[in-house]
Amino acid sequence: MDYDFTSIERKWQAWWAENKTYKAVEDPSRPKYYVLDMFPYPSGAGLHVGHPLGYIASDIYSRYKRLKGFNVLHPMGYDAFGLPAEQYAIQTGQHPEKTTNENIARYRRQLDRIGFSFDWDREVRTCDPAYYKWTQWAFLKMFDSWFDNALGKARPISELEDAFERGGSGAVDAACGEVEPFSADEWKAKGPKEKSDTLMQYRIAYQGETSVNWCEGLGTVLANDEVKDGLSVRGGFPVIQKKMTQWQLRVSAYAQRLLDSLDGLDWSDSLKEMQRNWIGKSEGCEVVFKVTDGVDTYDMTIFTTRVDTIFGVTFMVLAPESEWVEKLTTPDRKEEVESYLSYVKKKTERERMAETRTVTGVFSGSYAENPLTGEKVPVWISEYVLSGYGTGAIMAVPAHDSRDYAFARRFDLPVVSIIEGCDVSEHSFDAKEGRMCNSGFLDGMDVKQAIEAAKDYVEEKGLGRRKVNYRLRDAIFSRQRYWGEPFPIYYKDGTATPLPFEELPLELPEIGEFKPSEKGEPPLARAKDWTYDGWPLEKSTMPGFAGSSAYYLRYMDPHNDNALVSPEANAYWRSVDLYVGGTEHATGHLIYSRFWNKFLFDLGYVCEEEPFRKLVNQGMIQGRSNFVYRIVGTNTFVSLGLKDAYDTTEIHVDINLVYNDRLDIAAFKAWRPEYADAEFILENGEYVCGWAVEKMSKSMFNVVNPDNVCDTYGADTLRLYEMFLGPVEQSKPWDTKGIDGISRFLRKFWRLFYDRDNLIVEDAAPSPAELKSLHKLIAKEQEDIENFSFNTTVSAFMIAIGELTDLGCHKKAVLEPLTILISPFAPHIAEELWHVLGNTESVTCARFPEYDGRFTAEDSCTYAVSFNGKTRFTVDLPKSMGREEAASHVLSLDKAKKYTDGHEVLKVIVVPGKIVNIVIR
RNA sequence: GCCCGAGUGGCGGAAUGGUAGACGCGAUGGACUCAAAAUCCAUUGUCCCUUAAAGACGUGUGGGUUCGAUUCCCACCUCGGGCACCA
Repeated sequence: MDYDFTSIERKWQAWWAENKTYKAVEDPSRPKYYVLDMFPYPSGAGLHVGHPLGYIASDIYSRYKRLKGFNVLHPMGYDAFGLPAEQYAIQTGQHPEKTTNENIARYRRQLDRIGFSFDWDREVRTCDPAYYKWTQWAFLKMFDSWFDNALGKARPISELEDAFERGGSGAVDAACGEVEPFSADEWKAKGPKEKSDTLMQYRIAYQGETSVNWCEGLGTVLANDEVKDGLSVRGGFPVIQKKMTQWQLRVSAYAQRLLDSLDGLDWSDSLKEMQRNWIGKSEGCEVVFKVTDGVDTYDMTIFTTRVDTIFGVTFMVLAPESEWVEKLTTPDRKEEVESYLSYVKKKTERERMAETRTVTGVFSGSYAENPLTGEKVPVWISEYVLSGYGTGAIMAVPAHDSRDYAFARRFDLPVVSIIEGCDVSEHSFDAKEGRMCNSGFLDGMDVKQAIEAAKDYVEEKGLGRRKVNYRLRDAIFSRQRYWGEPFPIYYKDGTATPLPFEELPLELPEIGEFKPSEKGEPPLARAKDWTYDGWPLEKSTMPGFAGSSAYYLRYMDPHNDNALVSPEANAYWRSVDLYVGGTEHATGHLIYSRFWNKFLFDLGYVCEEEPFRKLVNQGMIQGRSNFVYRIVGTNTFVSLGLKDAYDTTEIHVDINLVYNDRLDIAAFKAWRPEYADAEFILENGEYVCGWAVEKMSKSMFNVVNPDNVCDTYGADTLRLYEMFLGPVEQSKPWDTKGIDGISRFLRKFWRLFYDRDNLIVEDAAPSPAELKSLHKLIAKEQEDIENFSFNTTVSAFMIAIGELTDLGCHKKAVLEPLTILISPFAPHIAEELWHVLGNTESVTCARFPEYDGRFTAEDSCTYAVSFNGKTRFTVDLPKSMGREEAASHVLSLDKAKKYTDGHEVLKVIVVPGKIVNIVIR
C-alpha cells in the first residue's frame, strides 16, 4: 500500500471532528496550557501560505504539550469586522455580513485541510452580536470608570462623584483632560449637563476634541497605528490632520504600567523595544517663561529634557496649532503669521513628512524672558514643534539640539555653546556628555550632574517642576463607518449628554447603502429609527482593534451569556501561555489588548494583569508581487520597459492576473470597476509587469494558496515543509524548491511500516543501535520544541528515519514511539500508522516517550585532537578516562608524535568528551 | 537621523567558545529498468593537483581577547525591520 495522503488526511480529519478529539474542558486535576494564534481577518483573498506558518508552529506546540500531559486550550476564531468588507460593500452593494460569512466559510475549509487541533466549539466571531455584546460591555465599563493616579488603577466613576462631593477636583489625583479646578460647593452647584461635561474629562472611555488622522478616501478617522507614511494602512489613501470630537480611550493613563510590566514578559527583545519606543517615556522638566507681546505679560510653560542647557537658550518656538500663537502675535507680525499658518494648514501629513528637512517658521513679534538669566529671546512659530506633545512650546538651544540648530541657521539666530570645548560651527553637539560652561552655577559640572542640579534649582525657585511625558496617545475609538460595533450610547439633550445604553447587545441596524450619508454623517445616519427612547443613538462605530482586544478571554468561556468570562473559567485558564502572531501588531493590538486587560484586571473581572505571557513572532513568508504602472492623472497603464518615459504610479496587481510577469489584460479590466476602461501602452504586444519580493498580503495581491500545496503533496508535507524552511521567527520568501525532500522523507517513514502491500511491523525486541536512534531523537526533539526550533526537529526526524531504514528496523517497540514523536508535525500520517499498530484511541492521547539516557551511557566518546587550535585527527577514548590520563594517552599516539616532533609541548587542554588541544612551540 | 536584528557553499539553512557547512534542495556519476517513473549508492566550500595522499585558505571587512572565535569585545561596510521633527 502506498502512502495515499489524500484519503488518509480526509479520513482522520473527519474522525477528529466526529470524536471532538481536541475539545478542551476545564479540568482542575490537570495542568492547563493555553496556546493562541492571532485570529485572522477573513479577507476575500483567502488564506495564504504565510498564515499557516504561525498556526502550524502553535499547533505543533499544542500537540506536543498534550503529549506531555497538559490540558491544552487551542482555539480559533475570526476578527470579522473591518474596512475591506465594507469597502467591498460600498463597491458592490453586498452586505458586509454576507461577504464576511462567505470568507469565513472559505477560511474554515482551508484551515481544516491543514489538520489543526483547534477546539472549534469555542470559535468566536467579532461581528456576532453575542460576541460584541461583551465588546460593548467593556466600553461601557470604561465609560463608567476613571483612572486614579494615586492608586495607579481604574475605579468606578461613582467614587469620583463622591470625591467631588467631598472635596471638589482637588480631592483626587486623576488622569484627565483640561479641567478648571473646582471646589465641593462649586461641584454641587453644577447642573446635570455641566456635571456630565466635567466627568467626561475623567472617563476612561471619553468623548473629546482632538487632532485626528482624517482619511477622506475612507471617510473616517484612523488611529496612529492605522496610518503609515501619511497614508492609510487599509487602502493607502492620504491622511490629513483635523480637529474633531471623537470617542477616545485613555490609554495614556496606563503608560507607566504598560512600560513596567513589559519586563516580566517572555517576548522578544525587539518587540518589547518597539513597545517601549511607542510608549516613549521621557523624563524632563516643565519650566515657566515670562512672555510679553509688549502689552501683556503671560506665564508660558515649556517642556524640556535638557534643563541643563537653559543658559544656551537663544529663542523659543511655538507649534502653529498652539493657543499661544494668537496671544503672542504682535499686530505688526499678524499678516505674516497668518499666511504661515494657512501654509501649514494646507499641507497633508504626508507632505509634512516628505519635507522633514526643510525648515520653515515665522517670528511672532513677542519675546520671552529666560527665568535663569533674565535675558530676552524672540518667540518664533514653526511646524517642527508639535502641538500634541509636551506643552506645544519649546525653549530652543541651537548649540545642543540639531533641530534647533537647523532653525537657527535658517533664520540667523545666535548659537551659544554651554559645553566646554565643543565645536558648533558646523553641527550642534547633542550628546549628553562634557563639562558645562557659560552656565552660571552649573559651570564645571558634568552634563549628567548638571541635569539633576538644574532640575533641583528650577523646583526650589518655583520656576517649574519635574515632569514625565509619554509619546503614547489616547486611542481614538470612533470610526465613521458601518461595519463595526455600534456604541451603546445615546444622547439625551440633542448631542449634549451621552448616556449608556444598557440593554446589550445593541445590534447593528440594517441600512440600504453603506456610504456616508448625503449630509456627510456616518453610514448609521441612514438607519431608520436609530434611536432609543426617542433619543438619537451614537452614529459612529468602534474601530477594528475593539473586537480583538479581549477575544482571548472570551475563548475561555465563549458561550456564557452572563459574563465575558466566568470567574471559574478565568481562574483555570488565567492567561495565554503562548501567543503566536506577526510583529505588525506590535504597536496596535498588542498595546490595546494589554491596556484592555489591565483595565478589566483593575475592576476585578480577570485574575491576571498581563494577557500574553510568552509571545513568538512568526516571520513573514514573503511573496513575489507584481506591479502595473499608471500614468499619473490618467487611467492609462504603461508596460515596465517603457515606464521611465512617463510620470507613473506603481500599483500592485493580483499575481493571479499575471503569468510569467505578463499581465492578462482582460482579467485586469474585470478585476476592479475602476480599471474596466483602462488603457494600455504595450511593448511587443504585451504588458510586462514589474515585480518585487515583499510581504505576502491581500493588499499586495501576491497571495499563494495552501490548498494547491495540499492537493499536490498533502497537509503533512506542507506542515513539515513550512517548519523546515527555517526558524519560525525568520522571514523568508515562499519557494517550493525543496518540498520534494519532505515528501520523500514521509514516504520513507511509511516504508518502515509497509513493503508495498504488506505490513512489515514485527514484535521483536529492538537492538541497542535502534534504541540509540530513537532516544537521540527523543532528546533532540524535546529540546528543540521547547526552544521553538522546529526546523532542526524536522532534520532530526530525517536523520532518525534514515538510520532506522539503514538498520532495517521494522519493530513495533521502536515504530510506536516514533509515531508519537512525529505526530505533532505530521498528525495525519501519524494517526493512520498509530491505528495500524493496533491502537484505538487517537495518538493525541498517547504520552511523549521518556528519554532514557541510553545512548549517552556508552563507554567511549570521540575527541578531536588539535595542535595549537588546528584539529588534526580524532580518537575514541573511554568515557571514564580522566583529563590527565587522556592527555598522556593522546601524546603517546604515533599520529600525535608526528606533530609534536621537534616541538616543545607547552600545555594540553582536555575538554571531556569533546577535544584535546595540545599547545606546542 | 535614532533604536533593534541579520550577514556562513550554487540555494534554504545547521553549529552559542571546542572536528564549520548538520539536514534538505540542486548538480554530477553510478545501480536497477527495453525504457521511464520510483527507489538506492557515491561525489559535491575554494585553491594546488591527471588523480590520490598531504597541505593551504575559508563564516561581510579590519582589529582585539583566547591554547582555540561563525560564536565574546571594538570599529566599519551591507541588507532587513521599527520609529521618525516627541524638545
